[in-house]
Amino acid sequence: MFRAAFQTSECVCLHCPVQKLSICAVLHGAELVTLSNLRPTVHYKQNTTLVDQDEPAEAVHIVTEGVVRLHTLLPDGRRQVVGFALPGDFLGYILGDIYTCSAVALGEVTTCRFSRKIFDELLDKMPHLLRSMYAAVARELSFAQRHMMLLGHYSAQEKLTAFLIQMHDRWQRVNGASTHVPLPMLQQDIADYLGLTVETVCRMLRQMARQKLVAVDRNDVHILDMDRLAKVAP
Amino acid sequence: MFRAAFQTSECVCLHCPVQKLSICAVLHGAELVTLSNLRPTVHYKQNTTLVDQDEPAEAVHIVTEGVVRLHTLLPDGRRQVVGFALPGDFLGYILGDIYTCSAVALGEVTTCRFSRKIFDELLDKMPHLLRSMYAAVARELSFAQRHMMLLGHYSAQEKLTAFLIQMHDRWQRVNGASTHVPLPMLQQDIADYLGLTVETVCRMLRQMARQKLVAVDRNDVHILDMDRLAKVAP
DNA sequence: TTGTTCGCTTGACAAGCATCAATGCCGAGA
DNA sequence: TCTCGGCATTGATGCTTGTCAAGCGAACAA
Repeated sequence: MFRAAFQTSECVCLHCPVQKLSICAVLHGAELVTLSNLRPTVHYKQNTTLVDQDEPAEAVHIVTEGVVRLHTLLPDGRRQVVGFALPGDFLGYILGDIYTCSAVALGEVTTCRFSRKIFDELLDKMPHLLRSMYAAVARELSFAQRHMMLLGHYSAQEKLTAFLIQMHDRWQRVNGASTHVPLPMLQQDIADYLGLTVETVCRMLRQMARQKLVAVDRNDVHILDMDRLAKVAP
Repeated sequence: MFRAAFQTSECVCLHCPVQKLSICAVLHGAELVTLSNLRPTVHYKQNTTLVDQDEPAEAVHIVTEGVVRLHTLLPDGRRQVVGFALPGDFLGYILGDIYTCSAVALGEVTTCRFSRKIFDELLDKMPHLLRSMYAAVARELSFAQRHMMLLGHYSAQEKLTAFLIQMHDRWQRVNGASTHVPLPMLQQDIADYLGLTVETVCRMLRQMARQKLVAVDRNDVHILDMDRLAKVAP
């Protein structure tokens, strides 16, 4: 009984809620135990920084709970949110010496944190993990290219619609199907993600609410009519 | 004499102008011979298609000569140019079953073409090549994230300036330092890359020419004052 | 409770860039 | 040589979205 409980706390990976969603999906039992023994679990409070742009890149993360905002800053203060990491997502693909963007917890966040050195050794020991990482970063690139289309050519309304559908689909992978879409970020974050201003984000959301496409809560959106919504997005 | 000539034509990689610039930089002699024996060299005429969006992904390319435009199309005809591949650049990072964008030759183009199957086998045989591929796609992702900042937050003038400096730096890697920046793409391509219209691209280029920042030729730009130019871009 | 703060909301106005339309220019082909 | 077609250029106009300003409302602490 005690022993079982001990083993349970030993191998966190076997109880990890996102193991099957993350790059760890390709790892088998023994490898997961190896990972667990590194005791990688770390907690972050709301608005704390996981990684800091322009600082030496020392670690990678796999988000297991909560949502993380990724953004880059210009010297003049303009900010581009390059993405939101949901449970199962990986942080630190870019293996340069310096982080190219900052990561901030949008609420309570838990991650598995590995030092770059340790993670590099894992990649050497587990070639299929490297393959899995390659596949993941390539998917990320594909996603980035679709986001370029959004930023370069969508109208404000199309941007908001595409964003909501995207978040809906991503949460579906994590939580299962639901019309309920958590949006733990600020409207300012959404604006900087979509290349808009807060005011425009707000106006578009209200417009969509007036048209009964969605219902807007404090930090969630309920999708009321996915069919009509999908017709707005290209 | 004949034998030497024969060997020369045998191993194209040893005379490849971009071997040191591409993912092949990590390969040693014997591996280059293996690659050469696959006889991968392919030529494309101007405006021919290397890969077609939404078609089965059957091959990857390394550009050895010329420039390739990468773009995605929406059903309604809007087009986002997601990048330009210069000599040394890799096409086909995204290992899904379907190409997510099209690639078109902007002039005469030569590439090394490998079927996905063959390339996969190469990756298995050469783990350091997989590492190199990972590093390359991660760099590409970082580049894409900086482009998001441009698309989302730069003014038209900043977009054009950043584009010219970017192309200048990229050509420098290939051809060495020069104020001469080849632009083999149409202004429409530049517009779709930067999220602008042709008219705005044209106006901004002429404005920069009036300010003696650059001299605009048919298909090239000469940078006249890099210092002042760099001050315009964030 | 009351005050304060932070984020959201709304309106008036302005600006940057898109749109539309016309013209110019250059190269390819008859 | 001439013509045609594709691309670049320029101007006039208008719309979408940004900017600025003010008010609202919930959360939180005193």
